[in-house]
Amino acid sequence: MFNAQGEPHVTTNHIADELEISPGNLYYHFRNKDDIIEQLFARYEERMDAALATPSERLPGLEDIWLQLHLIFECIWDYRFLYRDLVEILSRNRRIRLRFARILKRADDSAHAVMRGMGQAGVMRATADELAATATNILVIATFWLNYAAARGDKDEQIAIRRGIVQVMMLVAPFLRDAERVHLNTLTQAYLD
Amino acid sequence: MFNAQGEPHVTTNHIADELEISPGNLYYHFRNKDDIIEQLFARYEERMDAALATPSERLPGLEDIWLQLHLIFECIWDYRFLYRDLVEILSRNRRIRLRFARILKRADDSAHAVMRGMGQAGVMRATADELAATATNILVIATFWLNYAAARGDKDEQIAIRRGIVQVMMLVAPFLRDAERVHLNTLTQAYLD
DNA sequence: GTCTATAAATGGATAGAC
DNA sequence: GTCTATCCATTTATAGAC
Repeated sequence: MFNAQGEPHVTTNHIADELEISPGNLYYHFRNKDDIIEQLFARYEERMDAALATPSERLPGLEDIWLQLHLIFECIWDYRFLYRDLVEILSRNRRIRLRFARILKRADDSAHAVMRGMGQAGVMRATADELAATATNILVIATFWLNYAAARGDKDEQIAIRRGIVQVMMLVAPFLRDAERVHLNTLTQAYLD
Repeated sequence: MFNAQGEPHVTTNHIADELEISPGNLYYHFRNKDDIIEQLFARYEERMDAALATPSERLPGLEDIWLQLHLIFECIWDYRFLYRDLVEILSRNRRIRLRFARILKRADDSAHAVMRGMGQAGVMRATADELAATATNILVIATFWLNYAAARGDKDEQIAIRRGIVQVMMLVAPFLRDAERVHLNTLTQAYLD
């Protein structure tokens, strides 16, 4: 319901209705609306933590990154209500704020690790500054891509997700070795059709 | 007030209080709360349209872009309430939604024009695909940078703006000729101290 | 655990006098 | 134009019976 209508438009009464229980009963199971959000957030957190885990021992190839981005974007999609009203939700709840900041930190580390791995594999070349800036840009694009799609008025949201993944890949592309940049281009073309 | 507290937390009564007029009087001047937002949006729109205008006849240098980004980020900062709850505000008001989509389109055109200019000046080199992707990424970063800073828990928001500008510049950097990339690096270092 | 009933507060908006 | 008064709808949350 949060995803479909936006968290601000879903009241506790709506939730109780949907569950076919009384509002009173709902408040027996949850302290308040924020508690509901917090428990949903816990599931989101677990899922995103899993998606951010370094996927394998060996050095990452383009396909590994592609897969990981998929997991991340699917997670964002499934909890898009968090992202839609992110600042508002975080401003209301200190605990969620801290936990989301931790996720961002972890995502930043993960992006760094993946790109470092590509550097070691000789596939990517970037200075430390470029690496840091790119990691940050990856986070911002991933975090707010759905909002951007909504603001632009995009209808088909499944295509929007694909575009988001491509968009993140394009952040890394300039630092790739020629062979891999061509490879990425092939992947991208096939993916957007 | 919208900027300070977030649009959802500012009631029409608060606004009337702040203006030291009665709620009834407020509703004499504005049809409803959305009408207030819409009139603020009109000012924002005018300002952003000005900031997005191509700044000069001659081919753009790095400093020109820097200045234009400043104007854009200052505008975003002054109307940050729009960006904080962007999806929510756009979902409530069809007119604002269309007008904001137009601004995004204009911004995209502007980013394209500037980068094409740099290509003509021989300062930048990118394929059409790279150019399009970079333009999009510039929009997303600029649009949601303040939200990202808030989500990360950044306190000093003036520094956050500077970081945003640098972050956008870093999107373009990989496509710059060596001399200009060094130049950009110098500008960036000086700017963040 | 689940319900009904309702408190308590808020917020958008209007009526009608001045 | 400005005010007071107030309506109306909504929303969160609780009390207390079953």
